[in-house]
Amino acid sequence: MPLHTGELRRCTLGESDWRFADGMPSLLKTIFHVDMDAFFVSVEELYDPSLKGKAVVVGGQRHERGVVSAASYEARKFGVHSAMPLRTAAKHCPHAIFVDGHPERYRECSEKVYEVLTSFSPQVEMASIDEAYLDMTGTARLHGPPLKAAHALHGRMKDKTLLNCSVGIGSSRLIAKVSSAQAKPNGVLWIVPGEEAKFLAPLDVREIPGVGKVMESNLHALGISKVGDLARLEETELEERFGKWGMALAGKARGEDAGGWFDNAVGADTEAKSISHEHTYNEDSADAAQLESTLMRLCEMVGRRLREGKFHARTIQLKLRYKDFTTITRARTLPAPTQLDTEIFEQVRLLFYKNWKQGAPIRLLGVQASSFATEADQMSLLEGGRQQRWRDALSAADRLRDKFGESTITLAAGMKGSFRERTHENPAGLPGKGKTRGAP
DNA sequence: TCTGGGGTCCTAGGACCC
DNA sequence: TCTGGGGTCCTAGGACCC
Repeated sequence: MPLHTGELRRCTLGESDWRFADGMPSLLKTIFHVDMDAFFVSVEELYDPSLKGKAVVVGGQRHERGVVSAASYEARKFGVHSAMPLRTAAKHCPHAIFVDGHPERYRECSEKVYEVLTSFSPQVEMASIDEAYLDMTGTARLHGPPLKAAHALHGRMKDKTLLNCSVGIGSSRLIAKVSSAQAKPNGVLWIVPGEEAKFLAPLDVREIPGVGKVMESNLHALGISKVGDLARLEETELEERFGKWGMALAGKARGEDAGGWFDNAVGADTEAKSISHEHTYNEDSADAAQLESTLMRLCEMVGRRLREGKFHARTIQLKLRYKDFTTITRARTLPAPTQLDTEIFEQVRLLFYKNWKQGAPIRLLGVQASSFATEADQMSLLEGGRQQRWRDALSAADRLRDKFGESTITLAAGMKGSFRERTHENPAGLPGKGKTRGAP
């Protein structure tokens, strides 16, 4: 029964490795999913070892608007989990230590993680700041059978980064991902080829990536709560009920990378499709001057990243969230793509005044750029001298910001109120823990 | 429970064109 | 001046992920 051969502390090598004795099956597709344990918390512990072993919540202070980015295992015992409002976390676990997030620290550690991973396989894909897929197919000669390779990786990770990770091994990304979750914390788990369905069957449908709250309750309504129930259902019925998604779901219940991103080859890098920034006020605001200056700042951040990535965006989107949490987005597509703060702001300002219920207190503002044109598309467009001068001025400003920090330079329109915002509200922007496609 | 920030993908409807 | 169908682009919203 070589199913749970994996967990680090009670793993015995060999007993499940018999399949590789003759060298044949090394051609079987072998995917590793490496997931760092309580990543943000562990990184904070490196900087402040006194946090070790305590209930720690990363994401902001106990009274702040915001949610938990990461919780230590100690805090999780009290029901604290990521995405939980900070204030709720404080109620569940009053003795927890609340820590602000430090995106730069996480990025830096993530780069070290990436280095360790690339020393094991050339095909590494960072799926987010703290997890990655490795294609380990055909590496048996170099690294030995999967479990041995995984343990070596786990050890080197600890050596080089001082961080714990968990490794899931399977014949598909899906299986690897689900198995790393089961291996946590600090474990290794290999799902032997052929055992996929058996492994998945007893798990909650919620364990399948892509099944969230809504899909879960839809499935519950049909009397389906375990992956095994799902696998027994007719594929056609799933398709009727849930469309294209249902088809994929049927495949996933069998452990296949059915459709969508999961189907891509590991390491096939994907270009960014949108860039956005948003800000939630600690207290709702209906002050037009303050709102406008926030928008200006957001436009500057978006513009800056467009220039950094050499993107030109055609579609600009504004996001408004009112006090009661109702949220609208309003977009406009330009005739010609841009990467200029001023042009972005012009659109955003128009959209804002056209759609803001004047005087209504606002909780969140956001600016997004999408529909990217390539540099080549851009070259073919005639470039006026005016645009060129703006471009020069902005890249000079970008360089200054690099040197002296984000707050040194602001376009005139963004000045008023922005000082106040930066000191009092300090957007403690929690790190992009989202899909940072393409490795560091 | 009083709900962040940064992303991706999907759906659905309307405009417009052939 | 009644009317089919397909393709593409755009917009808005929502589910989901970390």
